[in-house]
Amino acid sequence: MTARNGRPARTGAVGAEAARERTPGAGGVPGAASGTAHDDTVAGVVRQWRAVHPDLDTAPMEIIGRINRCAALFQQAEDAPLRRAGLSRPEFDLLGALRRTGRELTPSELARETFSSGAAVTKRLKQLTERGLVERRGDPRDRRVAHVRLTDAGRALVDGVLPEQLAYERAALSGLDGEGQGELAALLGELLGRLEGRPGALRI
Amino acid sequence: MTARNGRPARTGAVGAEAARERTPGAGGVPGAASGTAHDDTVAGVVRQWRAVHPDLDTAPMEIIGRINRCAALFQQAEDAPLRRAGLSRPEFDLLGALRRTGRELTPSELARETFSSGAAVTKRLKQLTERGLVERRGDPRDRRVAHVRLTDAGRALVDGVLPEQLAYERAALSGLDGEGQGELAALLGELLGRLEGRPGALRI
DNA sequence: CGGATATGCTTTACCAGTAAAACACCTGTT
DNA sequence: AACAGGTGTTTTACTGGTAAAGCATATCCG
Repeated sequence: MTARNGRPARTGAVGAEAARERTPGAGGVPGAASGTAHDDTVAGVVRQWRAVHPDLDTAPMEIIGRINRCAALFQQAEDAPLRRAGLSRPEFDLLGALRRTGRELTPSELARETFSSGAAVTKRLKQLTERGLVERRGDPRDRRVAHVRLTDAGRALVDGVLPEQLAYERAALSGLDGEGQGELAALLGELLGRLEGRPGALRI
Repeated sequence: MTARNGRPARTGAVGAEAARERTPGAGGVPGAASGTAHDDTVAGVVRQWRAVHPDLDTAPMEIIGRINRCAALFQQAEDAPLRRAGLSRPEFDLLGALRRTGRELTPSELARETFSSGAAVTKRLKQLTERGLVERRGDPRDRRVAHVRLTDAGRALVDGVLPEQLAYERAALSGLDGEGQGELAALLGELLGRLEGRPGALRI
């Protein structure tokens, strides 16, 4: 990750990951009917930090660590259906941007839509073009710019993969009931809205 | 990201990113005193997908897209204090694992703790050793294994950076009030607990 | 004991991303 | 018209990750 784009590259929390050995069925109270049946790894990491630095307020880790860890697990899961379609996630992001906007996009627009660097978009476009999933067209007015669009094959690929992706995501979220999902979406939306609303807010 | 570790590499949601041009102060209802004052990019992306695929249930994107996007923004922010200390996030993760466990760890334990591949740990250890932040010691019983520990300098570095990290995180979360933060942490904890509790749940 | 197999770690070959420079083209100014 | 400077895209050099192969060592079992 650079200053230029906003992509998560690591799972880190605040260095906050513990992959405690899962010994399924051993050691835990067999979960009650409802409630917090399982313990997550982040809780363990935070506990460790608190033991070593009892004076520090570790509350932010409980959120940021979990967000990072969730993102990691989701992405791992989502990779599967994509790989089957022969796509990496960045490639799918690019195709998806074209599909959902429903129009041609220039490389720089694609970079903005996918939060990637221009150079990365260039590379991906090269491959996707070779595979016949996108096409490029020059701009007659301004010969610097290119216009990229999905081919029929590219469009079909996206439309084929998308429902699968969503099914995976739904399955991944099924640990939360409908109400919990709604609350979570709302809270994240509020947080994200404020983060994005003040572009400088994070750079301090 | 591979099957081997669980690190988020992209921001993707379901290819769900829109970097709508921020035209601050234009177009939006000037936010009411409280509530969802800002709109986030994920909402826009989901709207685009719904317009193109009205039949698809896009609800999962609202959560997963936001989790990914938040992770991206947080990590971007957290990179700053680390870079000042001359560390990358994976390096800090490794040092942090040693610090918070408070004991020597083997390379494979470090790989598990930081969700990285063994090869990546080897590389990082090489650099951190050269910089004098960690030390290695062979195991007399089993000469295959190494034991890694923080040097005084490494420990001091972690302890110096950690409060800064936490301050950044606290600032980043300040868009949410205390209650919201608590709820968010709880919801994420529940989701994450279930995701991690059933190792196969995500692979389907 | 001694070979087969497993384990811990490192090496190798490679790939995708980045930052910065390079390139090509446009636009405003004089 | 000519040039300075800006913008859109690609290229270059490099970095850090991965998968898979490669050692060295331990362990199992006849």
